[in-house]
Amino acid sequence: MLYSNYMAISARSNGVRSRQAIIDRALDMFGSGGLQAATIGALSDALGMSKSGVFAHFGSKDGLDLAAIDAAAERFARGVVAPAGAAPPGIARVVALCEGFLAFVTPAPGEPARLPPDHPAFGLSPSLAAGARLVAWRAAWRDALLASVAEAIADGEMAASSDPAQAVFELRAVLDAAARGMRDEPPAVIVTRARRAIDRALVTWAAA
Amino acid sequence: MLYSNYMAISARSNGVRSRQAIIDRALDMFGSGGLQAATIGALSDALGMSKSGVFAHFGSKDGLDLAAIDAAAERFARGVVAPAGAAPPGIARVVALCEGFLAFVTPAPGEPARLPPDHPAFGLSPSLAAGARLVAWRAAWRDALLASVAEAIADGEMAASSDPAQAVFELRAVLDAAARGMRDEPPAVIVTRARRAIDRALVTWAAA
DNA sequence: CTTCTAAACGAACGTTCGTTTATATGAGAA
DNA sequence: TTCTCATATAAACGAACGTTCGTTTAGAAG
Repeated sequence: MLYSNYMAISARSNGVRSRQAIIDRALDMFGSGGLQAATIGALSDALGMSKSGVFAHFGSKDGLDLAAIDAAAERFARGVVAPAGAAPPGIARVVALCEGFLAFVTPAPGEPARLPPDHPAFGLSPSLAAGARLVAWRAAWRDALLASVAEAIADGEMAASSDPAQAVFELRAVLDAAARGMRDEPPAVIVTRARRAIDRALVTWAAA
Repeated sequence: MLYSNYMAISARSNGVRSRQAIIDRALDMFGSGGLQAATIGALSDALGMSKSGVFAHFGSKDGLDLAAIDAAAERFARGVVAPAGAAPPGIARVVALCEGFLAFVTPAPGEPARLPPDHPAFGLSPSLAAGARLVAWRAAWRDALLASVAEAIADGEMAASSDPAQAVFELRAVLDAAARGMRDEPPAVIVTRARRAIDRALVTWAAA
C-alpha cells in the first residue's frame, strides 16, 4: 500500500493485466541494457510492486525472460511478417518485409524502441532456454525472408541465377545494420541508407 | 567450454606474463558470454590462481575490462588496419581492409574467435568507461574504412557520385553480418557470401 | 645469511541477484 | 455471511559478485 497513489498496478488489479505490464516494462529495459538489466528488483521498483509479486507471475527469471522474448517475437510477427503476407508474392513482398522491419525498429517519438530478432540486447543470452527461443525466432524471420525471395525467383521477377540464401544474407546484413545504427544516427538517415542499399541489391538481382 | 589447454600461472612467474595470460583468457570468455561472463572468480578458477591474485593486476573489474578491450582493439589494429596500409590507396586498400576483417574474425582451428569492434559480446556494456572505449574503437574502424573509400573516389577508381558514408554503411553491414554468422554456419560459407556481397557493391560503385 | 620486494594467497566484507516461505488482502461463489 | 482462490506482500535465504586486508612465498640485492 506504500505507493498506492502512484502504482501502475493497483493493489488488486487483474492478474493478466499485471503480467502484461511487467512484460512491457521488461522489454523497455531490454532495449537499454540487455536481458541482464531487466532485473526483478528493478522491475518491481519501476512498477511499484514487490519483488516477490513480480516473481510470482513467472516462477523464475528464466520464465520472465522467455515470456518477454515471446512477446517481442509475437509483436514482430504481428507487425512485420503478417502484414507483408498481404502484399502480392514476388519482389513486392520482399520489399514489404524489409519496409516492415525498418518501420518496426524505427523508434516512435516518445516510445521506446522495439526489438528485432538480432538486437544486441539479446547478444549472448545467459540462459539456455532463452537462447533457444532466440534461435527459433531468428530462424523464423530468416525463413520468412527466404520464402519471399524464392517466390520472387519462381515468379520470374528475380533472376533465376540468384542464390536465395545469398540474397537473404545481404538483406539481413543491411536490416540489422540499420537496427543497430538507430542508436548512433537519426533514424531518418539510417532508413534512407538502408533503402538505398536494398534498392541497389534488388536492381542487381532483377530479371533481365 | 574448455580452457585447459592453456598454461596455468606458476606461483612465481613473471608479473607481466600473468597479466597477459589473464587478458587473453578474459578475451576468450568474452567471445562466449560477453563482458559479464569473464568474472574474476571464473578467471581465477580457469587460471588456477586466487581471485585476489587476478584482481590485483587491474585494481578493479572495470580496469580488467578496459585492459581486455584495449588488447582486442590493438590486435585488430595490428591485424587488420595496419596491414591494409601497405596496400596501394584506392579500391585495393578498401578490399584489403575487408579481407583483413574477414580473416580476423574467421576462427582459426582450435583457437577461439577474435572479437571485432561490433561483436555482440560487447552488446551493451554495463560500465561507462568500457562503453567509451568501444565507441572510440568503432569510430576508428569506421574512419579507416571511410578514408580508404574517399581515397578510391579521389583516385577516380570509384564513381565521384558515390556517397562514401553510404558505401561504408553497406560494407560494415556485410562485414558485421559475416562476423555474426560465423556462429551459425561454417566460416568458409560465410566468407564466400561476404565476398560476393562486397564484390557486387564495389562493381556497382566502380567508375565508368 | 639477511633484507627487500613483487606476486599471489586466503579469508573475509557488503551488495545484489534470484528464490523461498509464510502471510495478508480482496473479489466472487456458495 | 462465509469460504475460497488468485493475487500481492514482507522477510529472509544462499550464492555469486567485486573488493579489501593482512599474510605468505620466492627470487633479487646487499
